[in-house]
Amino acid sequence: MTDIAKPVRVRFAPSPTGKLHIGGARTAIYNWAYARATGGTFVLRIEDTDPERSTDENTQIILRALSWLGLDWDEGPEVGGEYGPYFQMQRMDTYAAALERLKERDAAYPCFCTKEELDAKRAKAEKEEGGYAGYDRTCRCLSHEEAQARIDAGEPHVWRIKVPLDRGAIEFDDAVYGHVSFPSDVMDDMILVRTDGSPTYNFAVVCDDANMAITHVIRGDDHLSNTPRQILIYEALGYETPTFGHLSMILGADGKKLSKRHGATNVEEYRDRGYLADALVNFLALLGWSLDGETTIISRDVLTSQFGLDRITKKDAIFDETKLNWMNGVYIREMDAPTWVEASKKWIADACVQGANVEDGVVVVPTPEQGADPLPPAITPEDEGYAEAFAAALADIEEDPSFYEKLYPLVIERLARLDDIPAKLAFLFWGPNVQLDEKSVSKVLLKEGARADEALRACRNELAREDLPWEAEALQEACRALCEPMEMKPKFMFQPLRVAICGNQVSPPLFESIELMEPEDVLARIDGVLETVFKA
RNA sequence: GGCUCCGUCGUCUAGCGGUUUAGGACGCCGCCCUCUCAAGGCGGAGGUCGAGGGUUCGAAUCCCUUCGGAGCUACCA
Repeated sequence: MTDIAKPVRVRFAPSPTGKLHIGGARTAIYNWAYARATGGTFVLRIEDTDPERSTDENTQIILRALSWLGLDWDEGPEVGGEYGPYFQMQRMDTYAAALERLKERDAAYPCFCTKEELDAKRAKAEKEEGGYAGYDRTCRCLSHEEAQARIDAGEPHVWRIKVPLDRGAIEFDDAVYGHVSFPSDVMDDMILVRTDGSPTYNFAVVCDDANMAITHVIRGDDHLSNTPRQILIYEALGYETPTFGHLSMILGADGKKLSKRHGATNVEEYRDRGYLADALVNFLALLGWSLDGETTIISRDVLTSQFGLDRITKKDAIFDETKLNWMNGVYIREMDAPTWVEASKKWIADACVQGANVEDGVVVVPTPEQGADPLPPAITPEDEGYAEAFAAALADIEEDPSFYEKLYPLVIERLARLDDIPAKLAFLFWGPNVQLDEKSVSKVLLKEGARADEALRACRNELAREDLPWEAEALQEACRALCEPMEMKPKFMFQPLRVAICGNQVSPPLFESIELMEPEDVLARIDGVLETVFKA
């Protein structure tokens, strides 16, 4: 059943009719991981035979997405290989040759039935006979002479496979589903070559997989029903069939097939929303496959050495973003400071730009009831001037990342996604201004009996001391020392300070944040709050 | 309609006839830690294994039926 001797050759064959979908990404990961785990070859082939929907742009997007995921292919676009070309449109001669081979073997025949005739027959059968059983083989009965004469006369025709009449049930052992059997009487003489001479999907796939010596066809479950058809084509061609392995579908949260309705469905969107490739690969690998049922964090090394077809589930899986968010956080926390800055620079730059544009002094921000974004951006990518400011900030980060590495301990344990960064760090760049979250003002600063103004004044005095080292621990000790004499719990001392400086009752560690800011800015913010909120 | 496949906590899964009072992870709840939020530690709730029949001393695990879901049924891929 399994060829131990034959080196594994697997392929991922997307059609560039769209971007790289989450489901496609998982298929690619499984093929890639299987190739790596077995020491085999991972082939990438672009199935661009649908001229209506295929675009070069989509091809580029798919290649870029695969590269971003870190799924390197051994043969395919950009890297070449001895079984090329790897674009179906460039393999037309091979399909023509395959058709010749079929003719020689008397395994295919021309069909002159028009699309209209077929549609009519199908409609009639569905209405009157309770179901269409497939093409009725009208043209299969034509003599060779008559068929040839009509071809010579220029009559339009397609080429159909001549399914052996005595072919029994079509059975195969799927690497995932196990033994599968299809009755042969439901297999009609499907079209292999269209009127315009182009190959149909099933024909092209078989030709390519055979010609590229693919040993294991690992693909989506939506092809399970195509497999018996393709087996028939392999047999007609006289080629050995590969091992098939079908992957269950990935569904949206509502249990329906994943689509745009469910939000992000292509991998570039995940990259742009601050997900890490390692996390996405890990998560997707586990959507339908398990290492041992216990392990959830699986490194690439483990994946590419331990992955196997035997632990793939048959059950459809629902794509649950909350678990991906957790896993992404795990991977973010594994990064060291320089790596984090490098991976996060575009979001850090965004935080800088947003922060730098708060210039109105103390502002009380109206908070939506849900308390959504605590810090609405003062400037968005759509606004004028954003692009220039962003580019400048990015250049600054790249030129000297050392300052930005200091932001790392502030947020590294608080990020589920990299795009959470602007909301968490923009306040550091507000200069002397502070944008106050209304809810925080009412719950902390104006809370009954909180003595927030007292706390602010006391802390301000401490922070203004010339002899105080501007360093987190010293700052904290100075403010903490105020608690006892004032008979105030640290929480009541620090929370008002946090709101006054960070604008929100939730923020990164307070004194570590203050340390990174200019002393005069910090004092200015406190003064601003005292004046505005407490009308002092 | 026909053909094929699937069905274990809300979600991802382990389980392959007895070691299972069905294990782990996410999420949720509580406690601890604590300057907030996280992170971390500890604990908890949550599954009559889609349902109904068998087989067996014993079934989530084997058989049958049934219900639900998905895919295919194109000169799309």
